[in-house]
Amino acid sequence: MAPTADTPRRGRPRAFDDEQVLTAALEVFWRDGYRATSTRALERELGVSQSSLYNTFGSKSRLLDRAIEHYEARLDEHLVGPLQHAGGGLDAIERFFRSLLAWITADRKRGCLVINLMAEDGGLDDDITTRTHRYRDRVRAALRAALQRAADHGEIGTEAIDERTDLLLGMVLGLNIAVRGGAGPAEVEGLLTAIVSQMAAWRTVAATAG
Amino acid sequence: MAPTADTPRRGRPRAFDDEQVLTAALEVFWRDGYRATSTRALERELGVSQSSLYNTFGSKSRLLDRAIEHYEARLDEHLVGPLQHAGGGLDAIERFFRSLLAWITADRKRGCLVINLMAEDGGLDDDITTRTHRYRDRVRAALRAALQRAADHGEIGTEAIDERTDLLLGMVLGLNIAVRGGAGPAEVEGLLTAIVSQMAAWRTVAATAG
DNA sequence: CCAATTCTGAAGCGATCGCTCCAGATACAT
DNA sequence: ATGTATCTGGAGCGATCGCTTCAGAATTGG
Repeated sequence: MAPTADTPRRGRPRAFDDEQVLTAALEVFWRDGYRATSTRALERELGVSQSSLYNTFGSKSRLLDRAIEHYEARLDEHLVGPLQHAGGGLDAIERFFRSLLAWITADRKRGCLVINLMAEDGGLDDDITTRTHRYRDRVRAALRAALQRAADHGEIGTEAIDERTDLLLGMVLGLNIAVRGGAGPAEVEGLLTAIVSQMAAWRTVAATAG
Repeated sequence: MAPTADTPRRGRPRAFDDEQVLTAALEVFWRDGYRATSTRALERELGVSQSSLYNTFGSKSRLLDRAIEHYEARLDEHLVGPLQHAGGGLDAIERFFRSLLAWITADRKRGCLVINLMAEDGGLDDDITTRTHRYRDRVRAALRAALQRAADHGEIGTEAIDERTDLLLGMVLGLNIAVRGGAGPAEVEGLLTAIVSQMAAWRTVAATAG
């Protein structure tokens, strides 16, 4: 928990904070992509020499792996967590998609780091691939839970929850690639509207008010 | 039209057929990705030396640009063309998605070349980006036309065609990234089912039989 | 035959890649 | 202080990148 003074180590101490460097690294990987980010660019942007990076993290791909942990934590806090645990049915899903849109367009075309990694061609470590799969499953589970709550509250019928979950998941991926592919704000808004109005059509006629 | 003997040129003739090489190049770009394909790999796989490639096509990115022409032609023939011009409403869209799925999974995880390019990080020529945008618009137009036909035939209502178009377009992109991201057959099937069953829900109660 | 023209293979350009090596700097334990 | 352990900056490793250069091969026109 305490950031320093775990067990006093011998030898020269590190001149940087590991976690801080990981956060900075994730920003670079996120903005520029994993393969397109060189270890020299990391050295420059993190202010940590390559030898220190390799001494600390071992390899570029292990650095990414550690950085993703931080990314997932932030994602859980801002997007997936609220969808999963904060209650709400269709409204929670709509809020999720609006937050997602803001998330992936905050820096121009940055998208979602994990989904971007899914799209990167081969050459990714198995550990990374495992991570991307796990994350996709976590989003799916959160979407499904929200749909289930919506059904429990009578907002929607109970008959097609799995199909609708997959539809929403597909749109999460589609939104990301649209943004990465350089779609303009109008086009991205169109995709969001498509999701929202489709969800509205899912509502049962006699929805409970409370 | 005739492959040879257009205007008799002076000097040593080319030892390969341009169009044939472009077709082979597109396969490599498609399978391995644009950035991950080196000019030496092209030399090896196409059986044409780098100097000849550069003498003929100018640069790696112009080679890609020419290769995409061939790709789009095949795409139009097998996927977009039928959707756009062959008639049919929801059934045509469903056929389109099933063909798309076969298309992007025929070679493991290959996806769609154009959508893959959308997902590749920066460094793409403006010409290429323009192409990917044009293609996305063409798919959208074809999807919209099919939905319009479905509405004309009374299959679906006329009220939400644009939103539904965007929903389908988003799922085209989502399907692609799911496949590229290493989704298994079951997961990909799930996405397809999600689309098909959602389209079924669009049908008006009193759909005309013919 | 002899220019003139075009294409090809191989070698090589400078730049960059992920990563390593190592001497010097800096800490702790004794 | 001394020894031991760790970290740091810089130089450098071999490999690869997109692309160019160039001498010879292959063709046509005269």
